[in-house]
Amino acid sequence: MSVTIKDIAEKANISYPSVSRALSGKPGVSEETRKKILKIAEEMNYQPNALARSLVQNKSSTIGLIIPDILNPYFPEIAKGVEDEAHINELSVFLCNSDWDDTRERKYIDKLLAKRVDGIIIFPTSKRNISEIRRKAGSDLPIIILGGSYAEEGSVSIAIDDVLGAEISVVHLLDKDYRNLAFIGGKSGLSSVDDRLEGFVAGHKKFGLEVSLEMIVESELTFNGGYTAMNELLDRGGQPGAVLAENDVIAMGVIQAIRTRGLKIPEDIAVAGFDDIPMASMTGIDLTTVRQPKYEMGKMAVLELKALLDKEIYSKVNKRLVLKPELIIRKTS
Amino acid sequence: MSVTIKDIAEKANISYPSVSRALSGKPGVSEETRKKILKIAEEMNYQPNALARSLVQNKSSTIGLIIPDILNPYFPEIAKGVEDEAHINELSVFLCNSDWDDTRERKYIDKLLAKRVDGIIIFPTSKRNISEIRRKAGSDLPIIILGGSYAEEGSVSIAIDDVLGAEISVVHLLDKDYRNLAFIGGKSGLSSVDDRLEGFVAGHKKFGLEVSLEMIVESELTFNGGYTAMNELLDRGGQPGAVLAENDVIAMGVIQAIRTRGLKIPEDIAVAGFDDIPMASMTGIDLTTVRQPKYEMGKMAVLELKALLDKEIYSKVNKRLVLKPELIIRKTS
DNA sequence: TTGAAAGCGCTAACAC
DNA sequence: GTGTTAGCGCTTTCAA
Repeated sequence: MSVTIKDIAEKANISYPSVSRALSGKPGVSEETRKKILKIAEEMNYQPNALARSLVQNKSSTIGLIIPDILNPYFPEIAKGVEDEAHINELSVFLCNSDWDDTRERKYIDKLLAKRVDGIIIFPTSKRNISEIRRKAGSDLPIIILGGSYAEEGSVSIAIDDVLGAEISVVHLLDKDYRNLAFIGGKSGLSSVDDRLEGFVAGHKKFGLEVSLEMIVESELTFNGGYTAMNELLDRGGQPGAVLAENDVIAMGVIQAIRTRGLKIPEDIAVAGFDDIPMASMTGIDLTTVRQPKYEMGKMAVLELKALLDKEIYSKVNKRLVLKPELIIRKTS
Repeated sequence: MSVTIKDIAEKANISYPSVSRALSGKPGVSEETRKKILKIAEEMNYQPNALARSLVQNKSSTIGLIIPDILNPYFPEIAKGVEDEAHINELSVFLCNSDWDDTRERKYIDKLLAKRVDGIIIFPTSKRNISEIRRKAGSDLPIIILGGSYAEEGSVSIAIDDVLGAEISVVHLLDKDYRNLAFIGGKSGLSSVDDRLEGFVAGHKKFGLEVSLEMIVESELTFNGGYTAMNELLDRGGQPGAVLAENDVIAMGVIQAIRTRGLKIPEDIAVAGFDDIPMASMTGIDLTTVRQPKYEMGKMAVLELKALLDKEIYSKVNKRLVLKPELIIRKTS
């Protein structure tokens, strides 16, 4: 059993509320007794019990981070931003990996709510679960939504302009005279997929071009997803002039599929991605992509969360932070 | 304020301990009342308070995961293993990113202890902090140490045989007639660095070769670290025949440095890494490397933790799980 | 400055 | 099967 403030109080011949005051730096104890108590606590190897403290204070100094795929380098970057900023603000973070699974995501939400987190930062798997959280959480929990245009009453959302991002990418490709572009992305229903597809179409429109439906391919949002989708596309005989992938990891799979067939990038097929994950800039890859300020987004998320917590406005807010995407042109286009 | 079991009890005209029994599936309530209570709980949008429960049960169903660098793809893979297995076992995980910083690591340990985690899984920044945790944690906290040969009383360690891994890699390079090998790794004091260096020397010995000290270069354990270290080595004029990098991320930096100078891999310089992160197998990279079962290691860590928890042996244990490394030969050697 | 008392939301032991 | 009581470790009134 671990040491409690009562144990310390006994040893110091003082009441335990005084020990509490001394340890948490509150006024109401003389400097003398405070020092004495601090010393005894140290000697006894006292570890405060944050659970008990949270229970009475009704705040846990803990936040939940729900991301869909920690293996996609995009998310660790966000996670690091979250973690760094949380650490600065003395918050602990629960890591939840939803695996793009709706049900699992909901389970995590329940868990986090039970653990009485002070707020939730979520990169949602679908639009549906968002209102679900808001409902379950009641009105007193800050929710920060990452990476998508989710306008939900009672939350702050942070994302780049996905439509614009895809559009400038497509315009760049068409400018360079690539034609017959393909879009390889995830299932409809995910905000980023829908928005980027919208930008894909918008970019074409600027050139007076139509998008053909066969050139829009659904895939898992992973390396293998991109690899498989690209192979299917090529098997079908429809060789595109360029491919816009919904994210960089998919783009990597696309590149792998193209190269495995002995085709050259960008001579035979150009490729562009989304996110600008670290490996995109590697020699040997050199992927053209739309950069997102991932680390900063993670930091912002915690900062916004803190702001809500301080102001205690929680659910009355409905703020959308839209960041500017930046096209990074490299050798694959 | 949120709904409590007392609120439910009131509404159901029953005592609140009965509500507790009903909700946690314990015997002592009739099926009838249980159903009734479950229904009311649902209606009132009841969220159990895990903090209160943890306080009385003296267990939090929460574990801490301390890793040094979530941006290195090696660690997300481990984290995913941990997270998946934790999720299966109804455990939540606190993510802590130590950034290879001793002090920060110690802060996290204190935080986790305060939050009364049921156990800690740590990839330590140095050998020193290990005994520190054991001391602070007292005798009743399971500690699982990842990625290094840390024999510490009262813990389970899980790692591949780093010495052997480096040795088979060096033997492979020497077999292929590469000579004048360089080792680029982190600071001494980190178990994996020391052990891999030992294997580096051992491999040479098998060929009756000596290692020259100028060929052992210290670097940050990152892409930039590898990039900088390799450039320094080349600037010095000492062009190695091959480079063994302490990990794949460093190897990527090394590759970048070599290619930026217009040198060819493996014709001019061969490169081998450690870990087998996903991008190592990308066309355009094709890195020869020593594979670690990262995901499995993460899962094992939780499983071992659970086992300690169930047996309540905690600190009396001293178990070392040494896994077999596997050399994956690709085009960089 | 200090102590006494209450209570955060829950579980567990015991009595009925 | 159900209610009563106590208590987990802490903070926070309120008196002294």
